[in-house]
Amino acid sequence: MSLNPRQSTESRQAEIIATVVALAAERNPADVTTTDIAKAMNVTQGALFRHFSNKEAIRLAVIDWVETQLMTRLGDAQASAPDVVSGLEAMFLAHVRFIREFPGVPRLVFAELQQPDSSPVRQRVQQIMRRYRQMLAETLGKAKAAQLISPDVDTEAASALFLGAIQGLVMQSMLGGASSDAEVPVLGVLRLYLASLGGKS
Amino acid sequence: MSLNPRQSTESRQAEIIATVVALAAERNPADVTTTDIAKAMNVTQGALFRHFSNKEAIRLAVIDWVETQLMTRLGDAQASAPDVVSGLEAMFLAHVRFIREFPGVPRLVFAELQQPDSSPVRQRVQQIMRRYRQMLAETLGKAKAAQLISPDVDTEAASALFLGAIQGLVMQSMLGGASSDAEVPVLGVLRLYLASLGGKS
DNA sequence: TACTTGTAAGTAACTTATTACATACAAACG
DNA sequence: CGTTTGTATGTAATAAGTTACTTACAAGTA
Repeated sequence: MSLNPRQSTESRQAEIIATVVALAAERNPADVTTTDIAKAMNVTQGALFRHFSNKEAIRLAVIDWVETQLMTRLGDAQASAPDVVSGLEAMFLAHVRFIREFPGVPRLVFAELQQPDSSPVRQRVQQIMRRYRQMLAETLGKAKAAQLISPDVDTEAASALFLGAIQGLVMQSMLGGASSDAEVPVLGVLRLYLASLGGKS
Repeated sequence: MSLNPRQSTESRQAEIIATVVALAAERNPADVTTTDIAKAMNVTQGALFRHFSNKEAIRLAVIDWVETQLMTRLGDAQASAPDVVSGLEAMFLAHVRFIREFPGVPRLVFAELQQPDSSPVRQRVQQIMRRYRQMLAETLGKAKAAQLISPDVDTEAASALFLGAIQGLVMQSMLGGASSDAEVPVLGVLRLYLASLGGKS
């Protein structure tokens, strides 16, 4: 009856992570049960605990996957850009592309951010965001030094606004719901953001 | 033994709402049980159902409270501003003040946004956000007509960025956690946002 | 054979909601 | 004015359902 043959723990772990990310695209991640995951994999619920000791371990693995995915894409984007400001632009677009490809990701991140302060998974998310902001502040600093943006931008505020701009787009697409594919003004927001930095374009 | 005397349904409903908002400031709203609410009120769990038929009814009442609070404050802010752009500024600051006063509010909104599309509570939140964006787009249109901002701003994008800017600040304060009171660059972000509109000031 | 991956069934803990019963309180009445 | 009586508000207990995790056993694989 099992349409799903035996597999190694390694490949099952990857499958579990992918399944969680996929399910989070359409449902509240907090309401995704181990039974839901197992059912989506054509496996019994108990089987999951052969590959992860806890449900928390699953959530942690999912966040780890998100981190490597996001950081790789951001790094690549920045690396293949001619100058620092184009790098910012590329990072912005890479981030948007990532969450467009995996709409469950922002929902997962939100869900973990709601967790109590002490939660290891939440602390992991905090760490990722902190690094992201540092990366942005650094890049903005370089842009300022290279006189590509106005010398009096508050780099801390500009980092917050960068993430906020993406947040705003995410929220707008989340609000639209699964049905309506309302045009989300990605490029419009990006243009506005760059304008706020007072660069020359 | 009851330190809490009998009260009218009306006052109890208000108390329940306030308690949920307060609890959401420190815990995951999705994990706040009826027992938690009751315990915080010095009342037994079953008593809650004398005043609300469902837990969903409670959540709906909470969102209704958020709506009236937010809309009143935004309306007042805009009304008491000399010009349209100052109105935008005042709305921004009023929103920030509101969520600083009730840190549970954004968490509650996030939690409801994670709900399935069909959920009545989620639809309510969607409605509120839609109105908010319309209000913003309208104001931005007026500002453009009065030549207070650049004529070629994309008002839709500018609305999204307005909400995103606030979102970014919220996230930054959520990231800091309950402990660290890291300075959140509210004014810096507001200044950047206004700069993106290309106004003169 | 020895180990890994899977299943089926079970369990303990938790959550919403209901139910049977108690008590405060206001209005009606003698 | 004092008593009765109906209703709103409260409690304690519990029903019914869900969830994460465990265990005893089976079967594939090296």
